[in-house]
Amino acid sequence: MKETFYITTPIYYVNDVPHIGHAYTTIACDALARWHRMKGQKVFFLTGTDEHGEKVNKSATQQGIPPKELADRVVTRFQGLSSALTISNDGFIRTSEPRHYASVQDIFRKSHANGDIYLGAYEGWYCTPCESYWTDLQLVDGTCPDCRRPAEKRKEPSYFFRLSKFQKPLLGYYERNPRFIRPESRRNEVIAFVEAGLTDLSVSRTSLTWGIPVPGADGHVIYVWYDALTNYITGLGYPKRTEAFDTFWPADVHMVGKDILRFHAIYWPAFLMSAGIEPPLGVFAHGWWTVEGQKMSKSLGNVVDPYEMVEKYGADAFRYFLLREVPFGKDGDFSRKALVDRINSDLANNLGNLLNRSLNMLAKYFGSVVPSPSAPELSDEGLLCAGREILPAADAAMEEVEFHKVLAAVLNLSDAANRYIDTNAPWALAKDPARKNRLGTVLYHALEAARVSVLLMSPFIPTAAQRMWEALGCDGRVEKATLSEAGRWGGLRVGATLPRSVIAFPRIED
RNA sequence: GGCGGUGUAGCUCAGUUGGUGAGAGCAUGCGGCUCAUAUCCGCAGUGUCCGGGGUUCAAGUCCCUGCACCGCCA
Repeated sequence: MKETFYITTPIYYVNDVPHIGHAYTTIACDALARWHRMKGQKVFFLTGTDEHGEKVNKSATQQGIPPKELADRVVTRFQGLSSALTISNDGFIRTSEPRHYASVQDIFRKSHANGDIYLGAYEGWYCTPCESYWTDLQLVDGTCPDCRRPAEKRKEPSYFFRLSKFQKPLLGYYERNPRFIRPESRRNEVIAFVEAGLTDLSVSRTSLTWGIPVPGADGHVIYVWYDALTNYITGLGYPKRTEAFDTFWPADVHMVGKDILRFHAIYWPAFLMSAGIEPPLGVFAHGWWTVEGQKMSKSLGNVVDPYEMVEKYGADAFRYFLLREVPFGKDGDFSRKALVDRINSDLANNLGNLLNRSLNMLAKYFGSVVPSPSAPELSDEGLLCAGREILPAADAAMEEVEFHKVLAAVLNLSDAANRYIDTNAPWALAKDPARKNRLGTVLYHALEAARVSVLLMSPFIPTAAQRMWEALGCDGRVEKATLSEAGRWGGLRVGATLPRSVIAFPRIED
């Protein structure tokens, strides 16, 4: 097993308002980061914000403040996501930070020195009021797609990155690293795109003011992707040769929405190759959410606010739903009904109730003290077998970033435990004093199934998992547990006194 | 227009290299238990496995074709 794991979210544009898409990417990264920590790996999990560009500049101008001041003000709505969604990021990068300027300018100089950056001219359709360029395709009847005013053809000097030169190196990299782009279908799309040929990329503008200056070229400011993508190495201390950089680079996974896969899978490795830095090991593109069957949009007013979801349903339930409902990588639909159904059937009725009914019986029949199990009987075998097989299965699914499979597997175990209880009917055993040992064994295994389930679920539902972990008499933070050790059957402490009832997930009534 | 993908129970989907009656979860109906958050367990389903043709002793699973939807590119 690799000893380290570096995972990133994209940096979010500060001018945007956080929505379910931001939450989704971040939560997925968090679950992965937590899982890998529990495997005993050293993990670095980075998120942050993209703060440059004309939109921010314009908003700031309208409010009569410098762009940096505006950024300082609005960055909090993204930083606040971490605590609201119980995100365990190790770093938060803002592209307006001095360390990032140093990083971008350094990588730019290296590429320039290697002959991969040259001065040319950028030509496009310019909308003066919006201060932005559009391509032929973006124009709507010759007008700006934003404000619908006529755009004019305009030309300005610009530095270009020699992307065309990297067609072969990139294809070679994809070939040698079949898991670089996932899921597989996306990989094929990117390869097809690169095979069709690459054109050089404009990486600076003179019409930009709010951004990182091109070193040694007055008036030129670094444009969008060259600035934004570089955050992934800045976050580790680049251009300094920090311990963090040496330890964690190249990144294991850049998690992205499918809309920005191309930039991460093509531009970014090319920039790095040019500067003599290793490309990342993986880029994973996930799908998008519709809301109640419709595309999410401001005009429809159906934008899902993560803060509101957390307030209504709690971070755990929201996290669980997003990662359980849809195979990761595919699009999904977010609806209140689906969310409530998931919470009630999986979390409340299945896992939550398993714990609660077991605790109740433990209180009733053993004064809440965990009994020592006797040798397993035939009717224990199924559950014990499921318990032994779940960790390797879950870990394999996690390696493939198949959250829904991991969660389905855990719910399966919990489900098996509920059946196990019914089959062995502790309430019947309790009527016969001679069967006290057997009764204790059954309750022990039922609780143990809950413990293992909670352990494996903890990267997804950290807060509730901790509550349940403690209710099961386990010491310390569940997130500090090691999967391989704590995941072994029999970890439930004999003699521990447990609470008589714990409602970890209240049912949501309509 | 080019390339790729998908189409299986009401819904969301799983179906390994073609071979005993076609599955899971949720929703529905009926029955049971009582430890439990009116929770849990059992049973029952219905399915032209998108249409058509073909290969084969045998196809949801392979080949051809048509239709529908989706993705990437142009």
